[in-house]
Amino acid sequence: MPAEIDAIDMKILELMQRDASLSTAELAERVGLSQSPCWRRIQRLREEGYIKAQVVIVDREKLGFKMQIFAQVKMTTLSDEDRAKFHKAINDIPEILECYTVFGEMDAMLKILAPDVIWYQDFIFSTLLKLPGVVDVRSIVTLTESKSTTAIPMRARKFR
Amino acid sequence: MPAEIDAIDMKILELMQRDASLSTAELAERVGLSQSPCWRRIQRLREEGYIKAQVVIVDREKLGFKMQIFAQVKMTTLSDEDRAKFHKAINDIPEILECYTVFGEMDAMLKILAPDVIWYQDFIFSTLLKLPGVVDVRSIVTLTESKSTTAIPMRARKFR
DNA sequence: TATGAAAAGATAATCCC
DNA sequence: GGGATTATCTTTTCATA
Repeated sequence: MPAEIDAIDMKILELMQRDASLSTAELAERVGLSQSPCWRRIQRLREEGYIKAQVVIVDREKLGFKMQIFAQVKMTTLSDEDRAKFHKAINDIPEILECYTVFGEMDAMLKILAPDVIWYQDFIFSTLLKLPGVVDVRSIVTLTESKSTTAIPMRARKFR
Repeated sequence: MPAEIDAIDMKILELMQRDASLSTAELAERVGLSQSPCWRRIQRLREEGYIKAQVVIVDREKLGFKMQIFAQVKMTTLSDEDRAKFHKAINDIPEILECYTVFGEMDAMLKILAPDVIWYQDFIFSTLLKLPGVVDVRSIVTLTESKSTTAIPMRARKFR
């Protein structure tokens, strides 16, 4: 049973969500602790799953993915087996970064990377529409990305 | 003028996108280099902007954000000044993780975190709809998250 | 120009209080 | 939680190809 986290843990998470290359000593100083307790807190945050991973964020455009698309997918009702097949397929396609089931008119929402429009059009017909249960795809193509972060707020704000 | 990256660089990025806590020595071994050249490659990848950041991924649900929403926003035509205001506002709201301008019926797409439905409803009326130019918000609430990665594929796949 | 071995410096991890 | 120690890793240097 993971204990609750306190204000110092939150500060640590806040800092590490922005720069995980900070040393324990530097983090410690910024949150007002000395090295060892700060290090122990970080370990605990990892063990208890508050920190899920430490990764590097790569420039997608520099790597040739000029397009980012949100694809809304309409699906037929699926057997458990087909549902598993669908998610397995999604998982094996690296250009699909995110997959959610959603409320509303459509049934799933995907975030997809593509090098260009030609590739994406082919992808829809030769891959997406052939996944189990998929009957329709509606694509929302992003033009400019004005904000993009993985940093979660450390508490939901009140509004004015 | 940043040089192109080669197959070894790609392998390094692939590994670091999944686990950035690997030591240089371990990375070096896995890509078939010794420490120093591997280390220099990582430096270069940072300097040239292929690696944009090193961060920790935090469990949003454990931190109380039970809801994730894609909000499609319809906007009036904006002056440059109002557009700047809009983006400034977006940037200052930590619950908005991503913001894109998009093609189609709506004009912007936001990824938003919320602790619960009540909070989100208030957020729409007291914050979103008061941003400069916003005239309509259509929300797509996610139910389950079956895939979520920040790892970009190292080359677009061909399809079968 | 790029590599690898090895030294120097910094940081992470452990121990004891 | 803090201080000090040890183990490990990062970063620089330098010789080599």
